Amino acid sequence: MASNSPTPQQQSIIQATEGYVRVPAVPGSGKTYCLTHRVAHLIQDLYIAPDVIIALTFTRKAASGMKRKLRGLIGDVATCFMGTFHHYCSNILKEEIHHLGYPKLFKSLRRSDQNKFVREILKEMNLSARDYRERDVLEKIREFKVNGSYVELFEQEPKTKILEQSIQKADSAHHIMDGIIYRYLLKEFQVHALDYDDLLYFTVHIFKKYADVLDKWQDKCEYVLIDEYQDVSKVQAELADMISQKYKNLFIIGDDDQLIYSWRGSKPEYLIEFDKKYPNTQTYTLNCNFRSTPEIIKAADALIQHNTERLPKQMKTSNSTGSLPVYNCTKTAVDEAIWIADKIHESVEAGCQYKEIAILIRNSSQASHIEQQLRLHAIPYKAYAGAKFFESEEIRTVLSYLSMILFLDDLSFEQTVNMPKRGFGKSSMEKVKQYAADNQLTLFTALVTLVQAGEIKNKQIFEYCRHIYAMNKSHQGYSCLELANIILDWGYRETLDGDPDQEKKDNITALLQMINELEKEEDGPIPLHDLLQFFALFSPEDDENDDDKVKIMTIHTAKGLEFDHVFIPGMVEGILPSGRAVTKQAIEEERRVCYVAVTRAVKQLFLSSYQYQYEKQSSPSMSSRFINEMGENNLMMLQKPVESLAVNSPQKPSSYCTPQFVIAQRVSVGLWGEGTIIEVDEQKQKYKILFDAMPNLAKNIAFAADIKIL
DNA sequence: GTTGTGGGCCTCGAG
DNA sequence: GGCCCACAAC
Ligand SMILES: [Mg+2]
Repeated sequence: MASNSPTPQQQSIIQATEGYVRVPAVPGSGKTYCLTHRVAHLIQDLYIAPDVIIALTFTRKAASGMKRKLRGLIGDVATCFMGTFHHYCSNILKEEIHHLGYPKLFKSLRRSDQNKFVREILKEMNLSARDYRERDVLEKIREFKVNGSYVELFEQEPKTKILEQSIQKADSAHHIMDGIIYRYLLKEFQVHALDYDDLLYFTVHIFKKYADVLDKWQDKCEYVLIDEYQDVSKVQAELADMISQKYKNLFIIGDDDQLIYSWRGSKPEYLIEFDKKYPNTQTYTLNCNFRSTPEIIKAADALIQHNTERLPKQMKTSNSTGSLPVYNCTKTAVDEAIWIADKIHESVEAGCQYKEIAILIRNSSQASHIEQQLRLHAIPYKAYAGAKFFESEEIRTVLSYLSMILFLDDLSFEQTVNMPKRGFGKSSMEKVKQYAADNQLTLFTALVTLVQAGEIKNKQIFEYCRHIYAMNKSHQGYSCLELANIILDWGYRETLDGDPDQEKKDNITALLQMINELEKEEDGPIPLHDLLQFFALFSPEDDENDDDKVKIMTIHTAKGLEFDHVFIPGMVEGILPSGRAVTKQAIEEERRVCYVAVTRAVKQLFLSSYQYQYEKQSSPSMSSRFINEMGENNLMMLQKPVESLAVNSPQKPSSYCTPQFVIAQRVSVGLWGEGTIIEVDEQKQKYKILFDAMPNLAKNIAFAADIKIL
């Protein structure tokens, strides 16, 4: 796809700058190429001011890639916005959030902060984390926020009254989940913190309520372009609609077969019914894949044909033939990683560079054992998945300290007060919390009061208070790098030095270096708030560097990228497709995930699975159904996939199982006889089965039951 | 009262 | 392989 001159069809797309334009396009057909060339065309040929061009996408990596491509086209001159929806909203809110009575400096919650909130709430409500898993609770909160009307709750006077009433109401009605949700909102409000969803919903809310604000931002949106549009959610589609209403130049490009974010609200209809919403829409299609060999395209196409909910399309290519995608099934997961390492060595010996090779995984947890083998085989690699830099304890601690001296908020307080250990444990924390609640104080103010009153005599805690208080008053006088170093000198650096884990020290060094580079780029100190905002929205790994290293990343992150050689390990039922995918729709999404992975490959594709993930696994893992669906004739099969359904293996003693059956499957259960599965409830560990003998009443059958497939 | 540790439990994806 | 909890040791 590196071709420098566009095809006639691409050329028309690049030049159709006015009005609503939609481009459904197959993988590798030059979507981002068209988008960036359009921007270049607007700036260079039509003399449009860059700052009225807004280019949006969904992942940081895609945004960073888009920027890099544009820079390659027109150099560094453009100041047009290119970034994620969240980044864009964050920029807007910086200027507009005061309309909601929030301070200009609001706190951005990362995923780990959200988890912390949920954990605290569960503790406050005496709920066990087993019954309410963080993920599930956050999912409920996401659902609660989905129509956006909750933002009004934050506007009511007197502040927090409505939320407190809602909590009481939920509690007395025993609506536990509502109680959790309103407590979460209250916690957010108390520290003026916005989570990722809030960034979107607050922006839309302000635009709806304040016509003049919307008008002001619409002026800066003469041309709006959105890449990977199949991934928009309702609120994102709404936002795109609002900002482009004045100039009505909205360009969207996407592929419904690559919709892999439905779990955060994407729906195909925003792409498919775009022309119904905007009747003047001009639609262009891109059907030619310039990326992959015909062999890869054939396997990908065979796979995606198994989806029923999709726009029919014909993917073509004029690329010259290559070799068949390879499939291998090894004995263990370790053998699989060794095989991959061997193949990488072969590819490199044949002239391929490490950086042109990618290993694409379904979930981050697959990374570690592959990394281990790559290390053993002396293969340079960069892992973009796995242990996340910003989720690590040491980075969280330093950032919490920075947040603490700026906001003095409860969340940062709890993450810093006993880090390093200051002899301030559970019961001390309880005491402070109780005092804070009784006197309507923040935790930090409560602690300071108790220390001053002599109720708490801990010397180290006294020092903590003194440091935090002093720095809160004087942080403007320091650069962020200086602040970070000052904070580390309050004892945490010593703790880390005593820790044998070198990685922690390396992470801290990397963080300091990042801060240093940011301040160098800006030619001087940047405000602490901007730094925290930046770290909430970006990661050092977003930007591609040119190191010659094999890349390990999730398939979701790899979307929009391409690599000469692609490995997809873990082609196993339970991983790809994920064991959580039970409905037909969920399986179709897994198939699209697989399709995205396969279509990243330019020259060679290596698929693999294993029979046993652990040595003592009782029955072999089944190979992914997607291998069969790609077609045996379209693959070079080094090994036969494992196909036997492992249902006759002894039940695991563990009480928690993944479902072994899917909706509509015909089964037989002991005395009940034959029936059809009509519902799978993984949470409650049961199927609803409609038995032929009693066709009007479905029975609830536990996962652990002896169920035979028919 | 606080800190250290061993066993049990669970693991998707991104901003 | 990471996190939380219960329990033992300082
Ligand atoms: Mg693209």
